[in-house]
Amino acid sequence: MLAKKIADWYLKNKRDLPWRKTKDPYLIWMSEIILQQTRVSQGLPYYEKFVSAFPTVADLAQADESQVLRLWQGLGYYSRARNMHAAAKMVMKEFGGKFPDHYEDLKKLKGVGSYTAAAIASIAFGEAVPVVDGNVYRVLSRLFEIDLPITSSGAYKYFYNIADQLITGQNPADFNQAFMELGAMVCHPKNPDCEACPVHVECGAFLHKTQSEYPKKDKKVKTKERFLNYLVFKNRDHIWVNQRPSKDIWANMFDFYLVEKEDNSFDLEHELGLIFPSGLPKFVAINKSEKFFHVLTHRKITAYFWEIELENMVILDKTGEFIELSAFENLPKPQLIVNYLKQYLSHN
DNA sequence: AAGGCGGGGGA
DNA sequence: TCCCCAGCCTT
Repeated sequence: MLAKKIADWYLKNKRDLPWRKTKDPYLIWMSEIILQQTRVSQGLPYYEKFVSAFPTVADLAQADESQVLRLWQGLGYYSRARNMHAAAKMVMKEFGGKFPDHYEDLKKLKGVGSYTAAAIASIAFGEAVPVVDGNVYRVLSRLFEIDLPITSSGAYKYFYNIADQLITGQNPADFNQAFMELGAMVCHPKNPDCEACPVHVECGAFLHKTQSEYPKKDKKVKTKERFLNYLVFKNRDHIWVNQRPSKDIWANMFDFYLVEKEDNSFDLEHELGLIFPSGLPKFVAINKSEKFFHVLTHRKITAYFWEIELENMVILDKTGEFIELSAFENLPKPQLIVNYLKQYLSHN
């Protein structure tokens, strides 16, 4: 039987991962949030950091959001961190400190959608609800040569129903993790290792050599360009920082005085004239950085940094403030800012 | 239903 | 250069 073959393969070949050594729903939840849209190798060190910093959901609930974001720094999709923090507070207030123990309640938590609720319910509590993630889409679409694009609106329900049939009679925790592990370790997006696959005999795509055609997709991502110009106002060991808005990219994280343009038309003298209409302050030095390219899934960002050393701290007509460099280090920053700091300010 | 949201690694 | 990763939320 298909599902049993995959589950048996899993029990023999599964990776030794820390969240597989616990039944604590809090730790399993944390691992699942960290691993959303993220490879295990990238998420693993963050899991270790978070477990160490916040051993219980109560610890996480009591933290400051900036502290959570700072630990998450570099991992991306920062709404996961903010939602995880909010969900920890929900567990304390709305669930009396006891982690929800079934699919429907789990799904009420911020940042916990269909996939994550199913993962926690099955892995921590043995609930027989199938997970449908990128791995499951890929494995099932190849096994059964499913032409329905996984990007279509009905895809989730369609694949869910197939997985739901297969999970019957299986150990839900092992079944779900087996499909994901198979997708991650064998049934790769490109060049799947079909010889190592326990079910290649039953696989339609293997039989017809159509692996590369699955899963089908019908949407193409369009990339937008953004042009960021940062004025890094400094005064000795103080630096001017700004907390970003809660809606845009890098929500609630910290950066510098930002002037965004529709194109690369930024002119420093012109902007300084706008910022200081009643006369420019005294500059000690102005240093322009190299051009930074920061590529994200849907964005191509071009950025310049002008480090402006001031003779005195000045009042800027914008939210933000001068803080000590040592305090700046502890604030959560976008990777673009981190990259800039590595190359420039750290040498001062 | 579609768009927005990060960053990195592999081919 | 492109793909895509243990997806979710907002509009």
